[in-house]
Amino acid sequence: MTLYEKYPVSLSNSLTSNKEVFVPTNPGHVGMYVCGPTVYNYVHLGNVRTFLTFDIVSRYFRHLGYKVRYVRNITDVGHLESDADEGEDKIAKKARLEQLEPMEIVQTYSNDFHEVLHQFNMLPPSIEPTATGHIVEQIEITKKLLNKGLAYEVNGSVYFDVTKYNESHHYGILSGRKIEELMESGRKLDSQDEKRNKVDFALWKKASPAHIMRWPSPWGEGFPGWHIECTVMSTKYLGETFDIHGGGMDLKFPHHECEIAQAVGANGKSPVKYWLHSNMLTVNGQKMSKSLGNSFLPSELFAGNHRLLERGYSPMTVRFFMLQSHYSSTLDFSNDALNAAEKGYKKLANSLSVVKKMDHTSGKVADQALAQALNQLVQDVYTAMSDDFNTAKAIAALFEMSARINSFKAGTIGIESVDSATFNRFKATYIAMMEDVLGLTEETEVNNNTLTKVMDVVIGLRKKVRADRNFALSDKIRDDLQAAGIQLKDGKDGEISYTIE
RNA sequence: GGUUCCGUGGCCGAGUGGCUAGGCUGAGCUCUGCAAAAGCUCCUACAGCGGUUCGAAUCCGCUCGGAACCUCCA
Repeated sequence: MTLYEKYPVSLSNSLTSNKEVFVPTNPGHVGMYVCGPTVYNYVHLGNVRTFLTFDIVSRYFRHLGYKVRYVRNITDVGHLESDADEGEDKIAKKARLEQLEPMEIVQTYSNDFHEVLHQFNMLPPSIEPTATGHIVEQIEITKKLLNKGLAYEVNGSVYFDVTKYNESHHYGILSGRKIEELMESGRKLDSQDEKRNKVDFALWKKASPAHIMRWPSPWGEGFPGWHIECTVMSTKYLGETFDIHGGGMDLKFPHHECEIAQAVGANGKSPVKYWLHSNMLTVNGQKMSKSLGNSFLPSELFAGNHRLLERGYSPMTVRFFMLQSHYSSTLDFSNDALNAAEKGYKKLANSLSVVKKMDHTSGKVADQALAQALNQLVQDVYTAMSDDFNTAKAIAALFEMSARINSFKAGTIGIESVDSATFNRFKATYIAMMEDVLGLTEETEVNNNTLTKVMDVVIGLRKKVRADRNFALSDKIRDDLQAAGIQLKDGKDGEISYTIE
């Protein structure tokens, strides 16, 4: 029996607003597409939360034994500044402002994006396609939609005809919108507009003479619309219907709604079985966003040099902080919450290093209640993760496991009083959940061989001093090391361990 | 204005009909030469009002408060 059979995953499907049991299209395989960044600026912490959500999803599916193909794109052209007809491409605009090649902009912010995600210990996707690498496919699907009468060309631009589409399908199926209401609210169509209806959106835009990103097409030189690249790249690598499509809540409308319309229009079938949306990171109850000016750059958070921060916090602290809430809830960002997260993370990380060094010893005292409790915790942590990736609940179980690990170490409860299978399963689960699934590794691990040896010498000397009951000197050694960021811990058994801040 | 979501103990944050979530803070105890770490114990909440029910934080209604989307955003 595989792990995924033992702990079947259920997830909140935005398309149906229900929690559903996950049934993959191809048994044993998961195909997941996540909307990546538009690389025209530095990635901020709110963005990070979304990618972290799907990092967990892909990690957990893999841990359960699925083969996962995780596709996350990079949008490097075609994202308009606004839906208005005169809308400008974000990357082209930034390139013009900074007097750089658009591809220099793309490279700079792609590099930043990768570096930041790596700092947070996120695993790379299986495929990371770019919009500019799929211009041909985008032109092809646009032609297909024109042929089907679901798009129209005006002055070298092509628009998706939402009204026409809505005659035979439901535009708004994902976001719960009605086309009549969309037609009434918001910006009015003015005489400058090429669009037939305000709800229509661009599949291909004619490049103005000043526009620097341009490709030839049957409609003249231009560039693709924003929504079409995701439709093309997701279906190219995952098929016309695939398992999971993820992204931030704010992409639900219009981006994901448009993706559905394009895919259904072109291929005649619903592209995605399960839509997953992660919620927003907030600051003082308000959404973190660039336009509101309340966003944090990860580098500012690590260094603590942001006006709203009292000090810096490590990547693992932040990762843990985010995982303590459920991805579908908003999460509020504050110094107090980060302080609490830092302590909590250290507690779990400490138990991780402890349990790794722990081995089962056989004995005769059988404690059925304890064995049952340990098995229950193992089950709790899986049940929590399989329940819509409830990392908060899983972490609660890990804290209880952590308490058991510390009790084993302290000798309050004896390892030998449970059977080795139970202990080993318990140990393996704690390590796997921490490292493989939640991606919470030990930050203070000493990778420096020389330092390790030096510490062994210092500890050896201090043991001697303590044995001689020269506590003034032994305290000085400990205090001085602490000032240098190394915390010594004198164990009950005379052994001395240390952690590095 | 339309659509949707939320309001949980000092703080953060799970939980959707009956069973102590968990973390942080605070108080006390144990262990330790003293610390640190760790263990144990205590602080038992669900915005307000009404309803359904044997039983509601959880379902329904109303009121108050907050947020998101309907322009660009993960």
